[in-house]
Amino acid sequence: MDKKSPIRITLTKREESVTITQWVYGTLRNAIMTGQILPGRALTIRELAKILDVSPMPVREALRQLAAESALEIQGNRRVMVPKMTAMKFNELCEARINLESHAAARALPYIDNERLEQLIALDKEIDEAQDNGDMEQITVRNQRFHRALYTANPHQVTLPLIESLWLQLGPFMRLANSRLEEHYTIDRHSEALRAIEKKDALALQLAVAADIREGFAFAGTPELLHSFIEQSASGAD
Amino acid sequence: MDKKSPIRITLTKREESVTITQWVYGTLRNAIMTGQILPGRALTIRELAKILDVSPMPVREALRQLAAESALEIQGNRRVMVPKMTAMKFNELCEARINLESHAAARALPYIDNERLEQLIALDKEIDEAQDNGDMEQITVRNQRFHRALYTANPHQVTLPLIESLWLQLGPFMRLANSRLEEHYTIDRHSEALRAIEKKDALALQLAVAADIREGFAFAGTPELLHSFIEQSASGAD
DNA sequence: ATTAAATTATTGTGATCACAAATTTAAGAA
DNA sequence: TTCTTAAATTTGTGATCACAATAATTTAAT
Repeated sequence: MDKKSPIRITLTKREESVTITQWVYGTLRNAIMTGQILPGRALTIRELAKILDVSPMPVREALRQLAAESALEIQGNRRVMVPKMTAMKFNELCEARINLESHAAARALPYIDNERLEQLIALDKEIDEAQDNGDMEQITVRNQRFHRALYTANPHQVTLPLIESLWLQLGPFMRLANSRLEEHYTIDRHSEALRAIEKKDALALQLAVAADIREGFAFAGTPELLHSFIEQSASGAD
Repeated sequence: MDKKSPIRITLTKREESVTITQWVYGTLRNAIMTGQILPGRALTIRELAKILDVSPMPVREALRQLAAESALEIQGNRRVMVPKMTAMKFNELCEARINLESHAAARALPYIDNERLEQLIALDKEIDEAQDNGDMEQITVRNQRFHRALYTANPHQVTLPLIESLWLQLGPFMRLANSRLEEHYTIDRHSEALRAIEKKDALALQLAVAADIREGFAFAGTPELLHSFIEQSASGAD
């Protein structure tokens, strides 16, 4: 019957001084990141405009921006959708994350002063709290905040936009990953990273970051589990 | 007097089936890549629209897309410009390229079949020809074509958009780099890469790619030379 | 009942307009 | 001249409209 599954997007109040386009961009980005839009689901400008209660124009701009970040895919038909995931692509995205983020971490290390270190410690603490609460979305958000704070210590940093693009592409599936996170998080890689920072040990830091990322997706180690997850999130749309 | 330096952009005929927005995007992208737009120069939608002889709408969309790729920078004033370069940022971009591209090369290696290898050999030959001609822009284009062909051998490849973003950011300065290229290109790193591919030696391939990139910017090794280049291209605009 | 063709509806693209914010220019005062 | 202020211009944002292309639906024919 309803070929088009309904889309439910969390709406937040738009602050003044934020343009409508920016607000739409942030809203859609968050919706994608938290898996509110099914991969493969065709998105139309007018439909989203109605859902978000704005004119088509800001939606148009936001969609183009998200497509440029590989968060959305523009098909030949000019139709826009959340890209579908495959096991192989998932793997490539993870490996790209590991490569880029351990690079960014090592490049940031020389710039981490005491203030930044304390900030990182505080953020790590917040993650632990979220871990206790069991709020998956909160865990993801704070995890990203920790990584961002680490990489941006480097004032000449150029990789964060690239890293964020990878996060966006993995976003819809991170939620699934985190739902299995507790079982696998035996070792706290963040405190391992913090110790490496204190020692100014670049290699140890890289290893900690790499392990942190890899273990976040440890569940995906078994191909059949990964596959079932992807299938699950791909169903309902073509 | 003329605070706004005139912008001269190479215009190519728009093919049918290519939307105006796409054409504008490609035109501006090429202009940035070849350093036709000075870093720091403020760009306005209407001005570009007049230069390109299109309505403001496609320009608007193209600018937003380029900004999302870090090819352009949107300032707080909502003004758009080609980002300014610093020696440190230049260095970060190079290191990011080396890291990402050697990663992409290693990940592509298992997928390179004979057909692809022959394609790479042919592309390398074309580079040599361009090298003899001394046409800097042609060298850059064919160089990129070679690298792209290498990385896209991997059908699940996800890093090319990130790499292209780095190319775009370095674009305005690659031209300058290549102008000193002949003096430094003593070793042909491409044939070194090709040999590594034949041997299926991932590490050797990574080293060849890394050396290729690094030597392309070898001139930048001396900070004062790099600085003078950046200053040169930064002058004339604020 | 199935497929093919014709019709209708919907969509992205691009143009144009209105308006508030920002910038530039002009004018005035020290 | 040099700084401050006011007017005029330009700019990005967002809304609305027209239109060709695409998709969905209905109709007709086998």
